Amino acid sequence: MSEHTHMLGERYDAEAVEAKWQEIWDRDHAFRAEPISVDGAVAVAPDTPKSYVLEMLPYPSGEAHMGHVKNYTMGDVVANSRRRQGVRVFHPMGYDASALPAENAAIRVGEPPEVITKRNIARIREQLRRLGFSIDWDTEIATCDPEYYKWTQWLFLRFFEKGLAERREAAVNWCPNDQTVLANEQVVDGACERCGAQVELRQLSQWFLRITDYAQRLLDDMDTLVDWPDRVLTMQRNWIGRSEGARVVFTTEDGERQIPVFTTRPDTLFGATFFLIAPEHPMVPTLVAERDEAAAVDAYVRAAARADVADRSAADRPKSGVFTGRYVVNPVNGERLPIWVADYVLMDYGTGAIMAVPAHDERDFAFATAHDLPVRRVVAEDPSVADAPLDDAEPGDGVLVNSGFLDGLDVPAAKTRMGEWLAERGVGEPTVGYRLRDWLISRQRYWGAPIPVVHCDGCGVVAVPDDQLPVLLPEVDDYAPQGRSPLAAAPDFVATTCPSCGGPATRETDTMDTFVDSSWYFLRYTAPHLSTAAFEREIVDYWLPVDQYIGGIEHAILHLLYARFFTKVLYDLELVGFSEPFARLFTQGMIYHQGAKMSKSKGNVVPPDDIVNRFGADTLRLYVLFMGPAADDAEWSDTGVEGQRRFLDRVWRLVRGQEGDALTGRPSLDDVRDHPAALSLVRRAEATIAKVTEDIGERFSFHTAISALQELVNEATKGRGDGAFEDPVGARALRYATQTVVSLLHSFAPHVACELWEALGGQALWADPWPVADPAFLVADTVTIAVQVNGKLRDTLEAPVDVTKETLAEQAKALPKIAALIDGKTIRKEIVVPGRIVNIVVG
RNA sequence: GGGGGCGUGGCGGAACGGUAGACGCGACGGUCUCAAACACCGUUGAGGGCAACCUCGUGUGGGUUCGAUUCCCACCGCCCCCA
Repeated sequence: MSEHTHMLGERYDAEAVEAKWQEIWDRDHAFRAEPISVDGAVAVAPDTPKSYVLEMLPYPSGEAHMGHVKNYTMGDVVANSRRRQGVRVFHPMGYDASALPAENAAIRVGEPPEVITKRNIARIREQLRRLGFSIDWDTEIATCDPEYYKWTQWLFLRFFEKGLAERREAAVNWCPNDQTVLANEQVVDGACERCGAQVELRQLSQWFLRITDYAQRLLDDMDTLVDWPDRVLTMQRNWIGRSEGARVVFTTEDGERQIPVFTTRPDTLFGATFFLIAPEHPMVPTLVAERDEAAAVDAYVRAAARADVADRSAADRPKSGVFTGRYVVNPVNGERLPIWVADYVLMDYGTGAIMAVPAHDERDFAFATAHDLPVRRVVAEDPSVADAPLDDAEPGDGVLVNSGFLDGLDVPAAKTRMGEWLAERGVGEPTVGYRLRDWLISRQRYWGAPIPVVHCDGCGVVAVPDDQLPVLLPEVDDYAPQGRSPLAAAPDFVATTCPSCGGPATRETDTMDTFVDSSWYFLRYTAPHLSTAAFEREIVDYWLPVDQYIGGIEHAILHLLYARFFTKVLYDLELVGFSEPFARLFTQGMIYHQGAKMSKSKGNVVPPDDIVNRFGADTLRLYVLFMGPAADDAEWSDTGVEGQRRFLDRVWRLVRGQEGDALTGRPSLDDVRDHPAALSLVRRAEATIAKVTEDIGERFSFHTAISALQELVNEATKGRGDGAFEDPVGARALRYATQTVVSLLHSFAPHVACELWEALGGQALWADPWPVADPAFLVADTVTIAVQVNGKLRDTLEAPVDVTKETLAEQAKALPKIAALIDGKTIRKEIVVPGRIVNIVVG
């Protein structure tokens, strides 16, 4: 042992160890991401294997929480191990910084959102840095920075040019509390996802991204996402909600207006007995104009606008409605159908109007019953009861009756026939419907990227030229929306000239939904500060698609669908060379405490800083992964954390006394063959390498990887305590096993692992090649065979691995216990699985 | 109502058709200590037996199999998504 040998203190001082290594990693730029695109140089993609490991970027709300810790620790374990496996790893970090909470805080305390957000970012960055993640902090981005949102605006303009961004009048979800429009996806049970206020419907001119144009591709390409959880794919499929049916055009009795409907049951068209339109349907006011019914209809529409959206469509809700006094004509039989306004018909779905077939639709049946409207059966299991009254709707299969040219056909055949019939006469056609709606991105809020267009009386909506980007947020005094965007209160911002004709014009004052920012941030990481482009094709094509994406299940639908949509548009624009952004996805479970999701309002939050202060970052990192399967929800336990600290203390003590200035190589099988304790320990070390590697790399089973490390430490500690490793062969095996523990531990607990590695005589563990198990040690000479009689375990025996089936069976039967059990009985069958079991079946 | 998932010790969980309960927490007993903390050793699914051992046991009931926590069916309970 030389004078340079690094001796360990008696006590593991996590705080000192963590500060020391974080400083070294910073100083050495240990986790520098290369290549990325920078100003003044054209980046060239290397010809080496890469891995883009990405966790969903945090929203900087002030404090990091345990969910963040778990998320980023998982990603870091993957990044750390892959980096050491010789793969070029990209592991960046940023902040999804333009969202409502900062703005609401700004309104409350009168401080600019920018100031609040910057402070919050500084705070969460400090917390994340304390955890020692292997991130290149030089690539950090914040979506609220003009150097970022400039390119969000630039991308918006590309959508606009392609006709994928458009402004149109629409009934929108309006949050009266946040004073803004919400996307359908942000309305949960009729309430604002953010603040919980009851959402109302309003007619406003809004910006939409035409995600519905991509509905089928978003659906089809899911077949390529083989490494996504089925659960997430199912949720996306349901959300897109493809259904096959037909468009049927109804005409008002006076022949003046056509009202199309979408139905999945065109076969039941002969069963339509009335016609319903949504309260927010734009045709409602003109239908009842100057009629006696106008007042009643108007009152009904007003009441509906205040109603809870989810409630309105609930199956068990009483079916309210009001007659308009008008009729449409059923194109298939010329019948007059009364038009009612009913709030269970949503403008959001289909065309906002439906043909009601009470005999075969539950809600239509309930409506017919409530309002004394006729019911006519057109599908029957048994055609002889075609005219028997119905007690309830019968949505099932059968044969068409009372349906003219469809009579006698089964339901699928009738659907096809009706589709043809409609198309022949030009009153409809078979069509595919989607539940997915266009993405409403307008927000009448301050803290977001301004939509980069101007309104000109002469030229209409005109794009801001690329060279005038970014359109910067103006300074305003009051961030509170008053039914219009706070940007409208900045006259210098609003007044501008038209880029097209040079005449006076006004700027768009809406800002973009924050989900727009987060739909492309994973591309910007490859060019975080590039001022000449959003990113460079060659570099973005090198790193993308993301090899491993990790985040919360709560983003299963919105964020992931939007990011997929963006990527497909950019692919079509030839800005990127891939059409799916995330090759492999892992969704983590949530952390609960005292039986509830951790939240400030419940007062059950455990601040990560507290745990770091008491036990160290490495302990916390270990514990959040040890809690249980990473995909499952897990319950926080204070004593569980202490257990992981005890484990690190044990590893520390294991290394203590083995310090030195050079690492030990792996003993060969011959070296340890005659030393049972050493042989067993090295075998376990090799098995642990194999298991940890597989658990991290393929199974995402971090808790079992940590368990395996603990078992290895337990065997080493126990043997050492028993004096089994005091001779040179034993000492070498122990030191090799100890090194293996430290090396594997690095992914989870990098600081303490680097410290211990140094004490063992190693250097720069983060760059040291990941260990590979020696197969010679993975196969044992002998194995324990379970011996069963009639499928019940009765005894075990030790046998050489290469023993024949016959010998194994003979040995099993020779065991005294087994012999006694089978004595005098007929052996009907002997099942022998080498290396596992012998099962003797007697009768 | 439709779709998906999950039920294993006191608790978190392990076991990818082959010895159920690894690892950790908690609990109990012991060593060390004046005492404690720490650490270390041992016990810890239930029932029975002095013991070697035996019986039962993975929500319930069936099924497939030499063998089922694992696969299939039904039911019960809980959770998530969509209505």
